Amino acid sequence: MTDSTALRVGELARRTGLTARTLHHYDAIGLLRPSARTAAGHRRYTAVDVVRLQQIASLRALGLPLDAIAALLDAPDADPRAVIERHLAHVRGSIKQQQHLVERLEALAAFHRDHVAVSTDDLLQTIHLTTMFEKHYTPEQLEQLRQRRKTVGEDRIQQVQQEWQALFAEAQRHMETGTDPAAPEPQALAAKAEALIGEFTGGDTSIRQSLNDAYAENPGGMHRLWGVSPELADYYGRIMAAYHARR
Amino acid sequence: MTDSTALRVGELARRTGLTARTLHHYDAIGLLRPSARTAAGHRRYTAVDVVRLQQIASLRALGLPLDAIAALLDAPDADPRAVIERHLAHVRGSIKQQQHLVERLEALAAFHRDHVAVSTDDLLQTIHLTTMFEKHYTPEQLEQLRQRRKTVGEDRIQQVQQEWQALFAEAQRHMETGTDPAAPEPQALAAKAEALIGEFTGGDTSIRQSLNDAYAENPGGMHRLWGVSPELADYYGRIMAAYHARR
DNA sequence: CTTGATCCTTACGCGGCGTGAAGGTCGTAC
DNA sequence: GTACGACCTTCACGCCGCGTAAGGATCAAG
Repeated sequence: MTDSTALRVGELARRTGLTARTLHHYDAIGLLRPSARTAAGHRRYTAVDVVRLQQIASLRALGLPLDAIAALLDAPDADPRAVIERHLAHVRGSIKQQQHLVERLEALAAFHRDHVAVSTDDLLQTIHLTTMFEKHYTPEQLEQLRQRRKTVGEDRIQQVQQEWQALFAEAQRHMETGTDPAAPEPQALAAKAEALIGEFTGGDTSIRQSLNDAYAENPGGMHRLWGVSPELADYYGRIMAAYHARR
Repeated sequence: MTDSTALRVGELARRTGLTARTLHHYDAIGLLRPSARTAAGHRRYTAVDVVRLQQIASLRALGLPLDAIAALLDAPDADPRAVIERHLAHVRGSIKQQQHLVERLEALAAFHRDHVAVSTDDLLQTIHLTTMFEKHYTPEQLEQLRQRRKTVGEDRIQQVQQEWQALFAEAQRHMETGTDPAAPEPQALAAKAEALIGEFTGGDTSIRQSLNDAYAENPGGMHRLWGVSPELADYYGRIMAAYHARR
């Protein structure tokens, strides 16, 4: 006869969409202790408890940790604004990290979509290279590259990939026929390659420099990823060397 | 004399920037077991182990769970593309949830920045109301409101808040002087209020309807949040009723 | 042989519960 | 009174990726 409207765990759980286990947990950590119990120890939740539980659920829906909720509800002089702002900053930070992750994952996925053979080794190679990139580029340069990707558009990027493939295919033919890398036809390829690189770097010489550094540190690695044989990579290198020597 | 270049945990940890505990853990779960041990049981990591650890670290940097990494590295026929895509989808989903959270938190923060008294009770009231809003509006309507907020701009929203405050202040004066809600001056306020609401809804009648529903379900709640007394809320209601009855 | 640095295993802690296991209690029907 | 099914209780391990001791053994150099 204490309170005929008192609820038992199961009922309260059903009404709030939580589970009895959750209510047990809240009880255990002192976040929500039922204001009464039967003689045998069964929890009886009164109207006061229900209100508090709804408050808890509201704050939980904002992603607040249970101890922060307890602090808010049990210390009436606490500043909810500060709590919200802190939590907001926290979530924003978490989002930024994950967005960075998404960018890396997207780069990987995009790269491998154009690739034929995709073994786990290839994946690891690609990761290694992108890590190299991030090591050689400053944050500002990386941001600039992101902007540039947006401006040129995803379609054009796809197109450029294929142009590189075509370029290497043609270089392969020249190599097989024994054409001098300094001959006019390979040199035309060099000009095309430079144009593609220029489009990628947006004409930024510091980015161009970092790109060269990344290549230098990882001899042949890039080419292996593009499906280019070491011989062709070497031949390509001589084409470019002749091109730059001549300028 | 097994391998003079073999590394001990501490050394390997330093080189990779991990901790010895992490390596212990990887050993315990079978992700990276050192290929040798001393007679007394000290772990000796060989070059092979170092390579594998770098691979593990690369994949961890993508946020992959340890069991997925183990599956990738130990099953050479696994499809890395699928793994990446799945993980990408997972991270994207997580970001979306958090962005939703951020929106709610921002709405709360923005609301409370304009408020004077910010008790925890006020916060809970606001949460309750925004929850109500989300219940009454369809996802499309909510998206529409988000777009609208962007188009009108944050500054204008601030301005509108103040206009509402001014509007209620003037209504208060009329109420205190006993002016008839249907008199020309209060009715001018009604027109102004309708204009503000129209700006908020962007002229969408379904949004207008949902707004009314939310108000109806939560009698007085909104006004309490705006710092409006129940009497003034009632007076305001009669102004608007007269305004709509006349049209 | 001693010493200091490094290593070993074992085990609890974190956050927010899920998922049992083993057994008591509630309310209603007979 | 008692039988029954639905409900309740506490206890305790599991998850994920380690951090952080505790208590003792071993390594490499002098």
